[in-house]
Amino acid sequence: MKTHTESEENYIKALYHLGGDQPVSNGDLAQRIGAKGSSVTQAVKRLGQKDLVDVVPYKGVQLTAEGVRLAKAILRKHRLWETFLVDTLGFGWEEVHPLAEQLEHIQSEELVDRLFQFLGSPKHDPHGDPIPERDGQMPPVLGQPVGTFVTGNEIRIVRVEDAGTEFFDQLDTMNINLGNTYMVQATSAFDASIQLSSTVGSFWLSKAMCANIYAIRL
Amino acid sequence: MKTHTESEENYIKALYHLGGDQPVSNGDLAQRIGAKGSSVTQAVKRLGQKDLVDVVPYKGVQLTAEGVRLAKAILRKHRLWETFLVDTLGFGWEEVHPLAEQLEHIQSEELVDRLFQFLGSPKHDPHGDPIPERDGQMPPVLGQPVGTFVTGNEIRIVRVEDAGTEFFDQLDTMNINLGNTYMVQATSAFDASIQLSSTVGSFWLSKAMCANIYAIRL
DNA sequence: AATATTATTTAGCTTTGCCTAAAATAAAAA
DNA sequence: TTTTTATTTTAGGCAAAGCTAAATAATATT
Repeated sequence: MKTHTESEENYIKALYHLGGDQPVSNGDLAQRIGAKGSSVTQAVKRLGQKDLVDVVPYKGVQLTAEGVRLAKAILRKHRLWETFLVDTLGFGWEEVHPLAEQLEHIQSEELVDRLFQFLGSPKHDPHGDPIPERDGQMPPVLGQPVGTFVTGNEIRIVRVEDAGTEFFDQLDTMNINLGNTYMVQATSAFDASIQLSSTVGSFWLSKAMCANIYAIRL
Repeated sequence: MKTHTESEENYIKALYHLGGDQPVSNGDLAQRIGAKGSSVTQAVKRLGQKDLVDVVPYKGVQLTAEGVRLAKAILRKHRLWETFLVDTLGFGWEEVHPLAEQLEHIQSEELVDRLFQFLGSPKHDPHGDPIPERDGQMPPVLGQPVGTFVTGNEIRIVRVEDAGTEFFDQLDTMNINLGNTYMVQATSAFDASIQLSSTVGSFWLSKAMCANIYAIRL
């Protein structure tokens, strides 16, 4: 069980986010990490020496099997900590991301296992994102964008994209939460917004909101 | 609220452990940190520039008021996390120290406050050590070494020193836990060991064990 | 196909934080 | 008080991670 620096883990995570096990360009990686291209070139060289990635100069970087394994382990920790912060400590879902970014680097298999058990072996985090299993298996990615449903569909919100503070604030003020159910009342041919109704009342959701909220049909 | 590196925080912690707000020698600090003297010289120079310590070359290093404040904040986090690991996740008290050393560096006032509340505002950690308050106040340090009691005293174990794995193993095999009460049956003039008895039976505690176990008289 | 633009890499510099070996200082012993 | 010993500091190196500026490769445009 080799140990890695926080920076290394951040690169692995970014690589997984951007391409899974597919190649990723230097530029995209640089943007995601928030560093200059030259720094990225060096960083991936180091990762290459540890066999976490395959590098083809001027072409792209790609996670190895071991790299993907590590990425999933980090993602598992991230999402378990988010679950802990929201479910156990009562944080709002909009505030937990930066905290989980710190906690995901804590090294201890045992801690992860115990946390997982304490939380009741969750399959999805508070945003509805799947939590990788211990062995790397991924639970299903839930739902489809609300924009894809049509008038008359009854739907339940099961997942939201991590699209930044303003998005979460909007969800809060509109009182939209995971588990809520709605009826699709109408869809606008003009601006692709959608009208939803519940027992409480009805409201319109903009195209941008629809794209970041996922639901299943009941 | 300035942010510090993990290394810096470790020096602050070591300084506080070794001397509180009193001067500490380069050598002692080096030993505690596990680095060479030359590395320590540099490190404290950096800390001095941040006004966390006062350095007198060839003489010693001393925490400033701000340094002490930071040390206590870290100690608070360390002991709250230990409490969480033992009370909430069910770890044994012998295994939590290295984990808490990682967790104590997580930066978030809010997280500490919520953790504190979730744990029921504890005053002492699982080893019986006082958890600094938010404002830096210290709850009382509990008990005195078992070796200081005399025949006939009824005592309750309230604290144990963090004296390494073997010590904790010994506590486990002897079934000694915080909260246990005993009667001092006899004290040996030969090897300074002590005989304790409970409802279950009686046993002898070596001088070394006595020195690391603290109790109060009932 | 030649040139211009964009992306990537190299080269060289900075800081943190550790190291070893040598020089300087303080403390202890003679 | 001088000498010896122990401690501390300087000097110079190394690796991780970032940066800027210059060089090179890949793509796009004329």
